[in-house]
Amino acid sequence: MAKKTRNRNLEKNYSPDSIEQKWYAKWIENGLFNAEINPEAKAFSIVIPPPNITGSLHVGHAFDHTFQDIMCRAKRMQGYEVLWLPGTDHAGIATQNVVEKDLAKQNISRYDLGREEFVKRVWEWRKIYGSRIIEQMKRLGNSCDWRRERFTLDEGLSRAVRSVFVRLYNKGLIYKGKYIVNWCPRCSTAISDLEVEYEESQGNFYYVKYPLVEHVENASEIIVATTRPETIIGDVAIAVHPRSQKYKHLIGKHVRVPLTDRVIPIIEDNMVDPEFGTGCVKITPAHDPNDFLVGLNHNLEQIQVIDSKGIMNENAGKYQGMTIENARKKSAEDLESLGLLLKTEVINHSVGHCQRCGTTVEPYLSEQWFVKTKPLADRGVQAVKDGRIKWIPEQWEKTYFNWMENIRDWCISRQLWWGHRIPAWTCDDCGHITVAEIDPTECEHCHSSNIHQDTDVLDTWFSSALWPFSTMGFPDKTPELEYFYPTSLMVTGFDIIFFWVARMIMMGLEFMDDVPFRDVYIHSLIRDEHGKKMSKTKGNVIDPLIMIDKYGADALRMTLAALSVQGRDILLSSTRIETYRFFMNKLWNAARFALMNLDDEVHEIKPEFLHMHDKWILTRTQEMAMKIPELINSYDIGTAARSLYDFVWGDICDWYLEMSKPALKGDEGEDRRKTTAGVLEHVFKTTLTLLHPFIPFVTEELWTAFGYGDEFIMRAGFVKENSDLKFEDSLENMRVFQEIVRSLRNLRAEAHVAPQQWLNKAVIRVKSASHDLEIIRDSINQVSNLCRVHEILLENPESEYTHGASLSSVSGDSEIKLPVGDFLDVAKEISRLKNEIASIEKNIASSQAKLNKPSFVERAPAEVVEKERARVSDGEIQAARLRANLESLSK
RNA sequence: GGGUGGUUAGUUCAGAGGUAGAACGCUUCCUUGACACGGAAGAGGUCAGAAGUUCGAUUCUUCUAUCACCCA
Repeated sequence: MAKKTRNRNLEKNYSPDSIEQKWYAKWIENGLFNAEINPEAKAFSIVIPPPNITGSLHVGHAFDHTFQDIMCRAKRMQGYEVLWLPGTDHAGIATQNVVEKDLAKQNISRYDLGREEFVKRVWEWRKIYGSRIIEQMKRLGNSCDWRRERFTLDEGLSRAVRSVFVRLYNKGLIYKGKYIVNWCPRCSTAISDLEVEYEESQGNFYYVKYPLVEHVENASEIIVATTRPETIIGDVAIAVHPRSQKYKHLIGKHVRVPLTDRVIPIIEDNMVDPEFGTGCVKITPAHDPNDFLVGLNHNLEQIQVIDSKGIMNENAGKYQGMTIENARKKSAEDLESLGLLLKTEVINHSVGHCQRCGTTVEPYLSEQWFVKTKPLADRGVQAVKDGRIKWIPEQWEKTYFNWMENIRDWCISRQLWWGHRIPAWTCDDCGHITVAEIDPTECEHCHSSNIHQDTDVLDTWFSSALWPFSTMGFPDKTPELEYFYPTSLMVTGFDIIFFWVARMIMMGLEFMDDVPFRDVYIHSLIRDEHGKKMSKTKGNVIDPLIMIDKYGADALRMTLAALSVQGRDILLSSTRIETYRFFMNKLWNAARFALMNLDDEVHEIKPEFLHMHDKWILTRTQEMAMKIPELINSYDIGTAARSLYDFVWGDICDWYLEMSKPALKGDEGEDRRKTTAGVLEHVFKTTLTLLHPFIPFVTEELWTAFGYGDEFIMRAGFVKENSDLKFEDSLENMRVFQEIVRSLRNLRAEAHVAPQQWLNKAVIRVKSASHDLEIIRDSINQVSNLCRVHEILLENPESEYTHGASLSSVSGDSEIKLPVGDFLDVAKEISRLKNEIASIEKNIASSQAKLNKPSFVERAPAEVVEKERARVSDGEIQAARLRANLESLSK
């Protein structure tokens, strides 16, 4: 007989703090999260979407990571060799901003330090603060292989970035050129289309008169509407739609640009929307992306009037030195005083802001590096169409296709110092650009040694895009890549689909010739309890670390898991987390109860000693053992978590534990005690393993308390299904039983009997032909136990009722009566019975109405028709009984 | 302008072609020998509106209203 050392002295309440820290340390110490190349096992791998080093763990990460951790732990328990690869990204702009802000406090700018020294300072900052988020992940319980932690700017990943850059360049997929890009004047760098956030805001629409130079009948000017009068001095043309009736006759004529002496042509271009504004537009190629294209098509001059800091430059004449806002105001005033401002209208238009700092983004003409994305995107689309990558939920496919099919070239250069410096050297003698993985010493074209490296760095997302394979040793062909690539799953929020997922797919296909991950799970975003986006300025942020301090990591994890549903916002509040903290305590106490009632022996479950409720809980446990891994494998974490919650609280605690008490106390003899102990142990052992991926800390602690501590619960794996422990009819039997207990308890409450008070007798009248009779007879002691009634009398409904004034109710085939003697409140009981009868009659009527329709009886499935018939007949019997009771009361 | 998702109890959300569920909140009762971080019993819903498919729609289809997000 197996023996276990049980801990029968658990604290009365569960307190997570010390337990969580203890177990996390032990897991690490024993290498539980270490992934090895293991040809014996199937691989399951996830690379973490790398959080940025300036961040601290917010609830969005917590959600994302909980999901991944559940998957990883569950897969380990199913025998997979699991790699969860962690790391961080260097967050070019954000990190540089943080360090610059720090320096600014000492009145130092990065230019004072120089590039080399500044970058050194950022590395120092990174050493001190950059792993903060890693430590926070550990508190959440993340089962990452920390030995493999990577950073986008570490040596290996930098090598990968260089290799990729060179290969793309040589293939003609990276090019350099002077284009309009999104420019953040505050960060003083270009940013990509994705890093611009548009927001509706109110602005002025200025209607400006451009005087015609040539003499035209009935016209001395052309009216142009613009939101940006400060760029007028950079105008090089007026464009009208070729088929515009209004302006056709003016094409080829010229106007004088207000505020200047310049004369510019009126041109035709299809880009112009004849319905918008006045039907013609001014063309400022250096300060508007659309105008830029028009300018290229018509070979127009590009006059820059705003500099990289958002200040009007030397081409801006009298406005030089002004900010954009001031120049806008001043030029509008000047137009007005010159009589060239026809009117001003207030309009709503969307204005782009820098994702990092919120500054209004300027279209800015400058020399930048771009990735030609179209060929890469085509393969990415194909991979999803082929089913090589699966999106969950599927709907996100559409979003992905839509973006990929309309993709624009990606501006990858940033005018920063913190990041991967672009591996391109320009020759001062011949002007040739040398792009190389290893720093060159001479121009590859003319062999001059007068070369200088490009000062720009690469977009951080350029390195993130390589993450699924750069972290495993690319560009080398490593055993890791061989075994773990493609990864199994990418888990992230929909806000990051384009930044990460799409670009990882493109790069993976290009450089590994295979997809970076098989499945992409897109989850919802977490919002506050009112559905508002969490933000520090609003003060509605739920800090996961504070939640962990307050409620424990398991409670937070279980909350996030249970709330996880596909394709919806998730509203989170701390009271919700509290609910799951209560669940931890419930589980703890249930286990505590079990332990107090178990001896050190592991008892065999002997079928001949099983009662109905034992069979029921064993069957339910088997159902869970089947269902939970299936749900996890199909990523339905929410249903899995909620099912476990209901199972533990509803089935185990509310029913089974209560029903097991008499046997455990020895009231039913030694065989019953032992078998019940065996059942209890089996139920807990199974349930703890099923719960473990969700709430690893408390389950490990309880696992040990039950005496299984010589093996970690995760290594033990899920308890295997056992069909010997399934008793199909126990589910229906239990349901009938529960109904009867509820009915009787309801009568107690109606009679205002205090819950703890024992009653002498109750009567259940059920005809001998009913199967219900058997169920009740077998479990009659349990009815007595759960309803606190000393004696339950079973009677034939035909027999005379001799127990005096009673409350009555019906449940299934049974009539339940609670004798109350003189305490009966007749009027109240009459009204209660009338209500119950009315509700039964209503149900009968609705079923009868269905049955009266021939089409229903003919076309509905036979079992459905049968069900309705049963409802009518059962209902009629029940109503009849209640009416009889009502009559006897009314006498 | 294009697209996507939502609209179910007071609140936040699950759910399913065959008489609607949970949590929190609410009402009544109870410190009962695992748990008051608890237990028992309750109240509370024309499942946004309209039309269609169907024997049957809250569930599927279409339209409308409305809210949210994404793209331009």
